[in-house]
Amino acid sequence: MTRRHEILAAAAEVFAQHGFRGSTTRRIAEAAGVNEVTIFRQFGSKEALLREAMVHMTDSAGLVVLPEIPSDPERELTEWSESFIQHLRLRSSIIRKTMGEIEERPEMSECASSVPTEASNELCKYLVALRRQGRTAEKFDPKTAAAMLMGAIFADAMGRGMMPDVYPQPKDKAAHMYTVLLLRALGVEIGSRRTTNKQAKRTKQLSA
Amino acid sequence: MTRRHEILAAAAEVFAQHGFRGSTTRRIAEAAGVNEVTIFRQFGSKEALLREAMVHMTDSAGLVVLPEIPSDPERELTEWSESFIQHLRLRSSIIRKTMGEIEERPEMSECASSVPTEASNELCKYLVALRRQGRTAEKFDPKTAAAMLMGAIFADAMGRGMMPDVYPQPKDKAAHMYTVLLLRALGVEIGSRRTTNKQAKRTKQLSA
DNA sequence: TGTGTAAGCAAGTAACTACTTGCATTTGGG
DNA sequence: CCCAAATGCAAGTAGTTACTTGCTTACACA
Repeated sequence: MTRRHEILAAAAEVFAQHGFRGSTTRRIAEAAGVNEVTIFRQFGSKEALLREAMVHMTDSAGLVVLPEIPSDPERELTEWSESFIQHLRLRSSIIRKTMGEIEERPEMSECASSVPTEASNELCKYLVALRRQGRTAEKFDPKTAAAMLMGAIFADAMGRGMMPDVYPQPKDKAAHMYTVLLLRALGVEIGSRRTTNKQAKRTKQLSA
Repeated sequence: MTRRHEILAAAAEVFAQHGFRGSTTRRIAEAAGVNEVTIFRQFGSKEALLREAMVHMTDSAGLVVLPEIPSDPERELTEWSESFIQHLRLRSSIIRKTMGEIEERPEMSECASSVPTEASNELCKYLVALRRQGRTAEKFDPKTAAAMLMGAIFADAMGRGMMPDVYPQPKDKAAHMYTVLLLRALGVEIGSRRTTNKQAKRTKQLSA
């Protein structure tokens, strides 16, 4: 049991550094402090091991959840964006590797796309709720708006390290800045806030 | 001469499909219709070949240039965004592979980051010019605004294929939609246009 | 105390890797 | 026509890869 998890963790780490082809069973065994043959007895093959490691990985996402009823969009969305960018930054290596191997190992990449897909739906729902509250001044397609914010965050998490000229802002302000830009694009008043009471009323009123 | 270019093209193609480790000299030779040994006599080593192929690649960027003096921001920026997203889509495989190998082969990845860096500067300059014309209603950091648009476009180009749920909009509308969102975020009036005469006056007036 | 299961160790296999060597063939310019 | 450079072909080298086998050791549980 413990051995299995040690090996899985080591496999994920080695994969993040070297990708599939670079993840030799020797390296994984060494990283796990385990004899190479144990890997084959436990998992059968390198591919099975790495597949299980990937699944095991995506289980532990743990994103901040957005409230069903928006109250303070700037604060709530910023917190969400920050948890999202942090999530991506912590996994940037493994994400890059996985993306690089979509063509060759699509099954492995598939399970990696579940996190952003769910995140997109969550964000989308929130934006629609904001619009229902009548707090967005402009017409917009929520999927596109969500894709824009998430895309900006994603690219920042992937590219900041290798292109400092493109990302001169401080690392810990970026998520907030993208969030503010998006809110402005939707015509949401920044800094505004709404009590749950008013929210309830407004929601009722609109749905009527 | 011709042989060299054939081999370079084949190398780029194979690299886009299989990455560095997967680009065996045999595969490249086969793809180029050339004997394997020719590769070594021409380039010395696999690494030298692939490095030269990468440099040769990044030469042919060919992005649309933005006008020094903005006139019709929606049109001009949309055209630019579309040429940028098309550029990324055409090279999505090779970009993913390159990104996946930053840690192991940083020199090769470096040359790939020159295109987005220059694009960011170009876009940034345009946004600053827009602001100087007094056509942006909101305060904004041009680098962050540029990063947001480019990030959204980048993520779209990389992820649309594998996450259709996140990108339900038609492929050929995406660039325009992101562009419009950004212009709104900056408070630029959409659909507005300005004659070169007025521009000149306004620019003078502001710089005074 | 016995027993089964998981682990380690040493060695080996067949395939693939980058790269080399020696020699025959083509090709293009003087 | 001649020569030199470029290319092809066949074979080989040394290293690495995933994976296997046979045997020994440690440990948990009954």
